[in-house]
Amino acid sequence: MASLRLEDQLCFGLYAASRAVTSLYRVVLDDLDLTYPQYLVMLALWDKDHRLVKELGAELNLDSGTLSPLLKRLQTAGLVVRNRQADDERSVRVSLSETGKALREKAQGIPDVIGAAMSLDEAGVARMRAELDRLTESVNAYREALSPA
Amino acid sequence: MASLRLEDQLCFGLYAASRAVTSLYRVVLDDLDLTYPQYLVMLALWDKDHRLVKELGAELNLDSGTLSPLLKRLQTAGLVVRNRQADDERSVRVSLSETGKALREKAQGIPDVIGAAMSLDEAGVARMRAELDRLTESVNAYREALSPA
DNA sequence: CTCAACTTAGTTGTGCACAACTAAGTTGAC
DNA sequence: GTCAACTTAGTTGTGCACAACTAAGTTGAG
Repeated sequence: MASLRLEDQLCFGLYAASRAVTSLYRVVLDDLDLTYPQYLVMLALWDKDHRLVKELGAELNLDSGTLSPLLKRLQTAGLVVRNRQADDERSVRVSLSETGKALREKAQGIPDVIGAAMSLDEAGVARMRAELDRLTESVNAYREALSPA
Repeated sequence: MASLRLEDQLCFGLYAASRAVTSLYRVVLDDLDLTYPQYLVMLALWDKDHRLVKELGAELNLDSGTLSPLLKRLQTAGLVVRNRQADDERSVRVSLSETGKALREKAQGIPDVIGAAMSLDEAGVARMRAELDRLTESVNAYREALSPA
């Protein structure tokens, strides 16, 4: 029987680490006028432009309740544009504006800053990332078994 | 130079894992009518009752902007009571009600469910927790150096 | 062809997180 | 003893997350 003590629990470690990292991003992203979730959307678009809202949601595991207002703010900031698809009027395609594309240059140095802050070498990052992915997979599978979508 | 690709970044793995775990807690805690942050506060109080808001904030790394409304909701739910300290009227002591103490029984099984969902043995949990704590420590130190409190 | 089932994005409401601020109480240098 | 600096909670405003819902468009079984 596992204990109910806060300090024993992995979940709290995860929660604390996630907030610590987000809080570092807040400092680093201040210069780009982006929040951390907005930065994740920009990363996805810099990697592959012209995405449907649905595709962004699948990559980031976020639903339209989170993405719609976030994308609206990115559009207001002039970083992306949104267009209804002609061939399927339900879908909305999100594309980078020139400003949005240009912002990539300012972001180039960020991963190295974050890497330095974590004091992990490339192998350490890869190993931990793999463990976290396995954890996420396992937890999501368990949750879906408990409470089917 | 680290890449700007989403899939390479540890931070995204952390963010995804943290949300996956919270989402499992949402299912598990539904029965107790608690959110995950509320559960963390209850854990802290079950471990040691009669805490100042300040002490809870230090343990959970949360400020009064988060805790004050959360504690108000726990009080409305009848799980805790809050009292201004007589010897220092600035401080508020948070104590479990009988209902709040009793709720501990219903929570007994939760850590094992979460443990099972993570498919990690006790050693794996301890190791990962240690790595996450080191990461949090390192990232927080870096952030404070960048942007002093 | 029709329309019920489905898909996609968006809206609404709740509850964190957190920055910035306020209000009230305490303390210590002088 | 006084008051400026500090401490402690609480408030306000913004932006996620997410459940539940709506609106509009698409599709396919019949």
